[in-house]
Amino acid sequence: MGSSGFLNWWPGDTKDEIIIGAILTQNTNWRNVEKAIHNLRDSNLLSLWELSNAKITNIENAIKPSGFYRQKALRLKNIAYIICEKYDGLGNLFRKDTKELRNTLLSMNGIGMETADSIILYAAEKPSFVIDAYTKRIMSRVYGIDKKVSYETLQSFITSNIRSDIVIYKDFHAQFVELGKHFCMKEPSCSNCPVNKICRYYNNGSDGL
DNA sequence: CCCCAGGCGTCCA
DNA sequence: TGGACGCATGGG
Repeated sequence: MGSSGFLNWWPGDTKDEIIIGAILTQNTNWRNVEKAIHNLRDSNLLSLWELSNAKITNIENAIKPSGFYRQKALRLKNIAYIICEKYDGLGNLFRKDTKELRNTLLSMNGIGMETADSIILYAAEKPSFVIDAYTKRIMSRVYGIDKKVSYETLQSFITSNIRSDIVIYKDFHAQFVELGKHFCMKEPSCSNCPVNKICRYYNNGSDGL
């Protein structure tokens, strides 16, 4: 980050690494993902081509710290195999238009809407807005959006109110995540959450959330 | 000991 | 169409 805000905020030196990280971070703290990525690098497995040819047990051992390691190892290898063999690499896959690319990614086992949008936005670098747990939490706790709002509903609600721009999409999502980290999962009555303290201050003692 | 983390697929009503 | 559940390690 630095002076240019959260541009290039997603961690990862290559497109392969961004895709791998997107799978590994599913319901997982990024600290654990970093350990897994470090192990993959040490094992020379930090690329789609290497993953597509690797033994499952080698992938499993490397990504263990990221949790759900059996599922994720299978999914990583399968996704890598499809991209390398069926599409002959990311260049061909990412050449698809955004909608078709999204549908293609969604058809792969282990890639849901958030992971697909993350890959499209940060690896393919096309505008596809990412909704995650932080986005939902902030929109519900601060702006009163229904906590159980569907992915598509919240996504279209946000994108209909901001310009479809790759830089804005990247930065907007990054801002949600970085702010979201200052929320805790406990309900607004939790006194340790700094955002709750601020809300209580403004609401003169009552949560109002 | 507890709860939580940048989800996803499957099953079932 | 949507809720419940399993997946699993590491940090607070």
